[in-house]
Amino acid sequence: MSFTKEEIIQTLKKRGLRVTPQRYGVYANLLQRQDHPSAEELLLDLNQAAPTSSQATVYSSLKALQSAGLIREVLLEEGVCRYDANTDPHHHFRCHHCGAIEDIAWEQFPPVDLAQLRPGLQGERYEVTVHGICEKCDAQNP
Amino acid sequence: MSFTKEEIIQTLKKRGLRVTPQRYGVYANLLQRQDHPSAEELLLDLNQAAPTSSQATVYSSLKALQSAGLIREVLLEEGVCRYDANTDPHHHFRCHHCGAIEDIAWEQFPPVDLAQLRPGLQGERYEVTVHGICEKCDAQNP
DNA sequence: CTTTGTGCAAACGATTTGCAGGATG
DNA sequence: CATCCTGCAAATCGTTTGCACAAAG
Repeated sequence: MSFTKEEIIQTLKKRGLRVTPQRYGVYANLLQRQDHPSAEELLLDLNQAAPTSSQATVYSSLKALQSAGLIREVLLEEGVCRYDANTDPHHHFRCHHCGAIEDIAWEQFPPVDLAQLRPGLQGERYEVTVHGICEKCDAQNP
Repeated sequence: MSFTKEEIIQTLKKRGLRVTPQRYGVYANLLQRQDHPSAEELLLDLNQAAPTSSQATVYSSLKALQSAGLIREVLLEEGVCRYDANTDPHHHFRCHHCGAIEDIAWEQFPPVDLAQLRPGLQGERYEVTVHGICEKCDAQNP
């Protein structure tokens, strides 16, 4: 799951995106993270050492990367939109105590037959969302 | 799926909620709807004939009903939170064209074994979200 | 050099909050 | 009659937008 600077740049170009330091930063950051940061968390991380990107630019980079199919939104809690550079199908686990999100391998769960839906509905993709407690919060629990 | 006025009132009281016209209205409305309205859609519907409830009250009623376990949030799209008076476990289908949401019976899909999660994660509940096209949008499609 | 991206600040839509008056149990 | 709810308007949060300048190809 490690990418060279050059690989990332080529990926961006291949999708027709101009390569700017900010856009590169957003995508590279997302690629090397295993959590699913919100736009604000990303912004904080990117500007941690030195300011590299403005709020508006992070949002627009995320939109550009998303319409290019390089990242996707993850909706697991109210109010915030999180982002995921893993575009392969997979499921999600969310700790309802600390909010941590973790990927679950696609093969982990039995496949769902979308042809079983009631006539009229055409299912195209699906995902399983598991809600529970992660080890960290489980340990702290009263 | 039909409830008498008295039943609804008793349910509210049983959960320790005071019965006010506004709160009753929100819950009764949700119970008789099959879609999953947002707070704003609910507000519009409630005030359609005559003004019965303010924006702030609808939001606070929803919060009260939710913490009483009578309704639940449904998160399927960015930006809005929808509400569901069906608290039994079930899955969701969402048409990515018109945004319509429909319940899918729990038995429709093979059960997921939450014990299979990686050690450390304690799954408590899960649901399947299917994205696709509904019949109405399928017919209109080019 | 043409097109697209950036940064700022103001605008926005959904939800929340503070508070005074009103209704519930 | 003590407690909790309602309505209003202002406040807040995440996200979007308009626009002048800067950078990418």
